[in-house]
Amino acid sequence: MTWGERAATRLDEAGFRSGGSRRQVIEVLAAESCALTALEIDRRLESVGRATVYRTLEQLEQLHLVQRVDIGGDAAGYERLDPSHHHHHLVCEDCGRLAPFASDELEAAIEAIGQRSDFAVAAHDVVLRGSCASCAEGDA
Amino acid sequence: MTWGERAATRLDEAGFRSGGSRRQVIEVLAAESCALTALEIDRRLESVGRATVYRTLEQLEQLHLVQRVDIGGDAAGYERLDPSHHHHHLVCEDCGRLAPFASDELEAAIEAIGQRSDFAVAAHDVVLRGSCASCAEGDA
DNA sequence: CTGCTTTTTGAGAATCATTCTCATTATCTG
DNA sequence: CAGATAATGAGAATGATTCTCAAAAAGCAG
Repeated sequence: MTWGERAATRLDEAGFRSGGSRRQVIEVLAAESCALTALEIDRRLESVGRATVYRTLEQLEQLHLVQRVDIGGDAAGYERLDPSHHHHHLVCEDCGRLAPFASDELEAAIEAIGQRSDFAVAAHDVVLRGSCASCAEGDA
Repeated sequence: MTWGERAATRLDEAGFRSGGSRRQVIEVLAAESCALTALEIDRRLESVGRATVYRTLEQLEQLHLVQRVDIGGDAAGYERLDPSHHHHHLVCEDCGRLAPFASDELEAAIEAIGQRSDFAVAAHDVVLRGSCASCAEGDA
């Protein structure tokens, strides 16, 4: 089952009606594997209102179908939460470039922390910041 | 050497002049061990302008004396970057409560990722989201 | 200490992302 | 199809952050 299908199913189960605008937002997220800004999504969807984009992202986030990630800049990034594509981000502080990575070791450590805390951990977010290869070269 | 002293030294080395407003912002950050919002700092410093607070936070962030953390809400959090108090955060998605934690296992995993990437990793940020004990109780 | 140059600062305007309002339109149910 | 209710879009409202610019302070040379 693809992420898009799962999203549709979950929304249905949660009692949402199926509107065309929400579907379009989901399609954009489904097509992109890494983080997108709410306004980027809005710009790609000429006929969909900004409010709807934000609303949909909020709904998807609450259903844990989408995750909000802070990628340094001014706007928040959103990306689909897909168990089979779970990853985190390296952000270049100079050029803003974004690179995904995954690590079982890291996931295990996070799992362990969740266990021994008194929080019911539902999601996590890891961001490493630094200079990417090309920016490090040109550095002073 | 305390964090406040180190911050003063680094700023001096970086060629900044010593103004009273910047010092006050540093004092607030030095006194707080966890994340503060720019506006919270501004509110505590009656005589310091908003612009100065933001400017100072930006300068401190670039010198890696302060770290910006995304604690879910609308505003960004800032906290001092102190090797001897290194920690990350658990955020309650219901009430917004913030709890710090630390894990050597986690740090080791992050270190390893940095090694094998082509980024020069300068900082990292881990946020776990979920429900805190008291919110989980009252859940539907 | 005095004058000069450069940085720091504060007040308020400007910007930009995000949220809200509300009238309109679309869905679902029977 | 009709009624009830959710989804949507346009634009206003909000709130955080950034910008502008003139006044005040800091560092420095004489």
